[in-house]
Amino acid sequence: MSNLEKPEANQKKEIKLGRVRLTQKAIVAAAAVLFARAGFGATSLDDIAVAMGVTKGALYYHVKNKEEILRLIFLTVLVVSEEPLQRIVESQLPPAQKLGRAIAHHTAVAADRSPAMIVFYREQVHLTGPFAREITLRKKKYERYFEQIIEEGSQSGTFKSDLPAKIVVFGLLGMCNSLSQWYKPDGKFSSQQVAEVFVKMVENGLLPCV
Amino acid sequence: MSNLEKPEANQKKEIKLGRVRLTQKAIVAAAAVLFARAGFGATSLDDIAVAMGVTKGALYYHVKNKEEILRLIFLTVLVVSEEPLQRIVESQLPPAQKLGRAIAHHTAVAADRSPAMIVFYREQVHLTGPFAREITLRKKKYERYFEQIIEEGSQSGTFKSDLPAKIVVFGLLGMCNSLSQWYKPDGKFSSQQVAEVFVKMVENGLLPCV
DNA sequence: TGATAATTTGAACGGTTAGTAGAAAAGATG
DNA sequence: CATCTTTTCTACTAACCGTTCAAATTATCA
Repeated sequence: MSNLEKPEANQKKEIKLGRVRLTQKAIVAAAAVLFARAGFGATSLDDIAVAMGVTKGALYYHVKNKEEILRLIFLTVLVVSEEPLQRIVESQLPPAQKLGRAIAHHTAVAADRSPAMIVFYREQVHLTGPFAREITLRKKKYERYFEQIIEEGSQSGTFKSDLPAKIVVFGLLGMCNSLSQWYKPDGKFSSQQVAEVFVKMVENGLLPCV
Repeated sequence: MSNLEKPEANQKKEIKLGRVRLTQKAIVAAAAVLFARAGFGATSLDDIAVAMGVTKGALYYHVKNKEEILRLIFLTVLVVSEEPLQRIVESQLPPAQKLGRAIAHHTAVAADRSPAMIVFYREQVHLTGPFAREITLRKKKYERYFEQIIEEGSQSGTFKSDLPAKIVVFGLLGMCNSLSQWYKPDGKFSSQQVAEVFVKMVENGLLPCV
């Protein structure tokens, strides 16, 4: 009797991706979109298969299991994030410039890879085993890079030194990460423009210098 | 054969909550902790029941279904967030003070209610029907309050007027929200101290005024 | 105490899912 | 064409999950 009221109709939009060649990369990309939209737990392998115009079994030829797909999403994010940041930190630029570029870099990643990025910052709980620990470590290392920039600037007098680097960095990253939640590539602002706003906010603040 | 390797052992720590009286409120509180830890989809009603020292069926006497628990978590967050912010916006304080208090308020909520807050910012995809839309609306309204403060300050010359209010607000909220991810109440800083850092960052920036 | 109401249990159900196996199909090679 | 490799499909399973419900237990208070 109570089963007659349909459970809010299946929200899942059919987003067939026009039968791209089935590769690990394509699976990971498609899965990222679906995971971002509905969450890792609520997305079945069937959902992914249907979205790609194949069947579940086909996926298993290219991928070990569901969690591996998630692992690969995390890896793609790290691959595009880590190395450029490291180069910025190790460059000979003055600290203020380093910070500006680091923010621009991170903002760009958050904007351009938003499905993967949303998954990256929301679904880490579904990773298990050593890989989960590895991700935590690499995340920490990534934060450390930002801290280094802040500390270097504080010591050289470029930045104010009364603000704890750790908190500043958390604030900064939180600011940039929020992009993946609201940024639309076809909107009013490019990711560079957003980054510029953030940089200005962080460098000079909202109050005019008096 | 391959089933012999245990699947990474069940990570779920047993966190019996010492048999508190079973009420809707208690269920919501316990669920928030579990949802924050493992995600809505990966947390079963059994998990919640076991954590509270009762059986699954007992929960259904106090709660209509799993999604209602999630709805209640969202409501508790809104209840403690909305009204104080509205009071700040409608007060007669100068814009800079309004902003400071708004940041302090939001930071405090993110710090004090971190399980619920993590759920609030991560599990919205699992809400369906009219309630999902209501939450989206109320979230937007909450952001509008911040925007109003920024705009008021820009017009009166208190804040720089060359930064788009929307982006500034997203940045601000992203900054504060990140707290729920890393803040530990027993750590080095109180939530007020963190808020102070954020306020200084946002008001004057990291570069010394020259 | 005993009647009544409130609360909890435990089992069962219908449905879904990750993962497996094997046959079929398609494609390459020579 | 014949053989081998790669890719996909169908069908199945064992487990789990949200939900329901009648029965059992516990609390309330006349």
